[in-house]
Amino acid sequence: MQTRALHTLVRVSILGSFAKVAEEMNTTISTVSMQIKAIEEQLSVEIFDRSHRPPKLTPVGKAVCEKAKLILGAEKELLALSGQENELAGNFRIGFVATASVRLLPDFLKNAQENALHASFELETALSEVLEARVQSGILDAAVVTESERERSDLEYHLLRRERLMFAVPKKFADQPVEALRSKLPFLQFNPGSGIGKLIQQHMSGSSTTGNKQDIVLESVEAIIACVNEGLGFTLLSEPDIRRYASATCGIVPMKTDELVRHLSLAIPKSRFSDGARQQLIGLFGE
Amino acid sequence: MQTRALHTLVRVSILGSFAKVAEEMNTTISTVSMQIKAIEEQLSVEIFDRSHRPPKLTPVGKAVCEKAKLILGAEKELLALSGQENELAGNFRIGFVATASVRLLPDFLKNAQENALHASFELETALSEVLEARVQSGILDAAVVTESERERSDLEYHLLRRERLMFAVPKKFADQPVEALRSKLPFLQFNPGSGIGKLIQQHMSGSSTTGNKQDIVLESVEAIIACVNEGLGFTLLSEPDIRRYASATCGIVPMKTDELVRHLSLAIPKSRFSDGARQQLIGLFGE
DNA sequence: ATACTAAGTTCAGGAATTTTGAATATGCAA
DNA sequence: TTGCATATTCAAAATTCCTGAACTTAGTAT
Repeated sequence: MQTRALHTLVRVSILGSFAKVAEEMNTTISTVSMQIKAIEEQLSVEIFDRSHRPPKLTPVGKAVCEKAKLILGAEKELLALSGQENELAGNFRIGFVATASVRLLPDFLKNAQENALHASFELETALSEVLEARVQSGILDAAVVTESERERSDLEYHLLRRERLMFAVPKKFADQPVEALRSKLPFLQFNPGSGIGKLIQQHMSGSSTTGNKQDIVLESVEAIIACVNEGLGFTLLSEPDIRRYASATCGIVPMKTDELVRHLSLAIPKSRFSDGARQQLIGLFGE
Repeated sequence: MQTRALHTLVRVSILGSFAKVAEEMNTTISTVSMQIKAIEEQLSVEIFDRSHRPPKLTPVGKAVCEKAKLILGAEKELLALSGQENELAGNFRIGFVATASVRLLPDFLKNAQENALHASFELETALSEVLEARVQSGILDAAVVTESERERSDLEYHLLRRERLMFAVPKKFADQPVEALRSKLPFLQFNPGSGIGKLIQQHMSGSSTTGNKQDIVLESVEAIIACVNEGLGFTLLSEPDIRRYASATCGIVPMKTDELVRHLSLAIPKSRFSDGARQQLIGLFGE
């Protein structure tokens, strides 16, 4: 019997969804489904009632989960005997993509002080691509980056935040369809060399005809929103970034059609950390 | 983490030898070694001190075993929730090779009465080959047979007894080398159509020149030993069989060179029983 | 109702792990 | 020291596990 599958089961019983667990464990829904099915077959027991969505635990399923927790608890004790450092200890260099540092860094440092007593951190900020290269070369131990579609290299990505991209437009234009704005207002584009900048550019070039107003490229989220606040243009940025700086004169318009989402993830080299340490590090980024 | 490996570890800690555990679990020493190594690597801990033979548990190793027992205990509770019958229940047809039935059957029935309350048994005896065929065809649920080198078919074999073959010779010839006897006494050969008979024949034809006395074939162990008791010939049979019938006039001579051993095993179809039931059934054959 | 969407299942292949048998090494005992 | 039983190593074979794509289904919006 595989304790990994039991762990999956317990997480599903807590999060209530295969999909969330798959994401949490950096694997696919398919795998989660297979693992659960394997347990059900080994025990010849129906753990989930599939006639509901999300699947609900059967009474036996609940009992199985309870026993599984006991096993996992015992396993944890066993792992605690491990000779290797299973706790975050020592000095670590962590990179933050610039656009995330403002919001994530303070909480991270606070959590680190409270929950990682044996670890100290050196921090730096740069573009996602640069950070990833530095993690790969071993200069950094880990980095918070905007995940993109390109090669996932040899790094492991652990999702920290999922941020929806939204339009910030001056209040007086807020009721117009954003497609129409392109011809009336300059589009304020965040640095297209950055990870999120690429996401934005990709969307704007795909969904609109080129505007006749002159677009402006800026490297500061704060500056961009300040411009929107003043009615000088509109922009597309991640929701938390917009809300941080938006004044009363700034309207926030969610995207209609395809949800464009920015994934902020912690990138680490495969097997750079022990399971316990990795878990602890990810925990420092809060929920 | 694989509970199978933990189980292996715990058994090794109890039996004190990789080899014994490999046999008990119907697998190879190599597998046992690999499983233990895997645990040691996962924990980065040295569980056994290899500078001793048999390997002795280190202090950490002892601690690991204790935790492993907790995990296995919890796992057992989980398995107990199983929907399937995990206990021997119902009616079973068991075959016994004739030469083993005298000694094994009484104890088996006693154990069954005490430890398999929900099971009843129908028994039959025949030659090993016949029994194996009947197990394969589903007429029998299991059979105690003399294991031979030939095709292991689709059956699973669980070793029950390891019996050494010895010579039984009249006392007055007991101090002579057995090789010399062949020319002075008839050899009393047990039915060469049976599993053990083949083992015996194989050995006798290989190690001695053909005797000038007339050899005798009998189908009864008891009759053969009775003849030896009377000084009418000598024989080669399994130690417990000889001791059962030998009188004071019968000498028992162990084999010098290669240990010829008879393996009495329980043959069952693969996956005919659940793990628990199989375990229980094997247990009914005593130590 | 109908169609849509998000969530789970199934399946086949590919990746990773485990098992095995043969060859090799090592401790213990004579 | 040899002999022997036992354990380790190694590479191939068997097995298990994971993945991505296609498919199904429950809940929801139209």
